[in-house]
Amino acid sequence: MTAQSSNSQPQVESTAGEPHLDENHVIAERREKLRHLREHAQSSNTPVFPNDFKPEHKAADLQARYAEADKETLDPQEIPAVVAGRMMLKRVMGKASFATIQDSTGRIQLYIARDEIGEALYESFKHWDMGDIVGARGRLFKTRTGELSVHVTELRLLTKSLRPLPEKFHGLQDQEIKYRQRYVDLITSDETRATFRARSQVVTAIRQFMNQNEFLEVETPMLHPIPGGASAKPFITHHNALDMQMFMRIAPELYLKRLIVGGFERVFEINRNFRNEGLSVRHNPEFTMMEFYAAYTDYQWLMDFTEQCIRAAAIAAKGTAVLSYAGKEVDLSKPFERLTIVGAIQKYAPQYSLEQLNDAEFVRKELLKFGVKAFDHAGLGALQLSLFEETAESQLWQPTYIIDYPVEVSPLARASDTQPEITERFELFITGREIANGFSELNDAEDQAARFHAQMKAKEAGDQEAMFYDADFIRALEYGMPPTGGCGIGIDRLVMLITDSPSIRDVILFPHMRSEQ
RNA sequence: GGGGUGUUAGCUCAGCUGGUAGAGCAGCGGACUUUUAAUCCGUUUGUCGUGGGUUCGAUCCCCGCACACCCUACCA
Repeated sequence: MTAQSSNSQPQVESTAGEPHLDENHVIAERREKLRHLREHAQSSNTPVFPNDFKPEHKAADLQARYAEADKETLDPQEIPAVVAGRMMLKRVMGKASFATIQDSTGRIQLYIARDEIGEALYESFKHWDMGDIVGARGRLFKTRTGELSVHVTELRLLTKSLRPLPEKFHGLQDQEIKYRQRYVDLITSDETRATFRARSQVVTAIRQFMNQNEFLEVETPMLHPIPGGASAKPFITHHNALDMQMFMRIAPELYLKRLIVGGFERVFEINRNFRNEGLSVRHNPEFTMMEFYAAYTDYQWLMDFTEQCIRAAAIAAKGTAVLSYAGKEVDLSKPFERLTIVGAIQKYAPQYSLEQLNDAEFVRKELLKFGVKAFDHAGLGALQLSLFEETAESQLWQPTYIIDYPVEVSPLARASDTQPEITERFELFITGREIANGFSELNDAEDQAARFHAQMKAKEAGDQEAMFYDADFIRALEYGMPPTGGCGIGIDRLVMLITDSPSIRDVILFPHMRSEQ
């Protein structure tokens, strides 16, 4: 969109010297058609890619209003319709044709009679291709078989498509192309479009829920001088002008808590985090988190609140909080179960006695059976957590809060007032996957400084994901942060659950892929 | 990172433990004024992912590589 655009016809040589990814004879044929269109446009001084046709109706609206009407009552009314969209189906006969166009809302059929639009245009239309963008003006009617259609009186080719669409019946089957060329997937798959609409509805519902509860939406840095707020490997980058190393954020937590110090009391952020780790059906290097912090609340309040938020999101996108995932029911409508780490092991791996679970050496040996070698510095709580992950986590199909995480793996969480070795922290699991993580925040600056020091020791001992010491964050806490609850919800995973998607790539428009070739 | 499976026409897919490939759709030409994945007649199109090896001969057997998907590991 430069200032150069005008009414003059640009001189475009069809294919000369331009790099094309994958030319083939079908594309060559369409380029040839486009060349003819350019010639014709030039001689008639009209644009090849016109932008003066303005549709006035959407397919879905027309279907909703008139699809049920009788032919006898609808046809005589000659209701005008002006529509535009991509031609998805085309059935040409000698003197009349049908074409189905698709717009952002759905599909509608066009009836194109030679005697109505003229012989020259009809001949031209015969050579238009599936995938071309067309505009049509006409009157609504019902065909013999009762399909709502537009009897076309004016037909325009608005955009010539050079690449063929996938086979019209089977659609796009190649998973790789669905991810790499999402635009093709969106053109051809109702299901894909529905998934991303649902994603948008989920995010909108969450935002509304937060606003209704008087949270302030904020944006904090994505480029961090010190990566913090989570245990993860960061992407490292470099700022040239400042000549300094920077890190893509792994979590917004420490900045959001600075805002609580600043007095906002209720803040949230929906944005991307970046973690330099492996890919899987549950992991993309950049993923979306909603983190929120509320002063004068604790983890018990957070669990109630998070539950309501997720329920509201499901209802907004699906109309119900009783979902189906991978063929099994997931019920978000009832209160979520709450279990301690040890309680969950006892429930899902009852072969262990409480005595065994409280024996650090036993648990450490047991973990070896699962191929897990715990750090030497790991305490009982961390060992129990590892055993939980090996035995119970994947079985938490219905929504379950796991509570009371050990202090040593929760360096930002407030310790229990009665049991100093555990924190007021929870993680939410649904369909065996972690969906959310929250806790009463640690607001004792000196304790936080000590926890950071312990993390630095762990880092020196070989724990690559241990946290860095963030001196400014400590300084902020030293001004005093009110008692606060904070939680992060993995939006991608929540959308996977709500849209019944097996892979995180199905809910990210442009998932990370290796370079082509 | 480790393991498994896959890659054949533009698309969707066949292809017999080895003899250099087929169908449907799309395209092109023709017929057809109410079709529904329109139909009917004719017809074009392939470095069989890529590089080696075995063989008289490889889409097919063996090895490497690329990419994808699934499982697994780290994590959310």
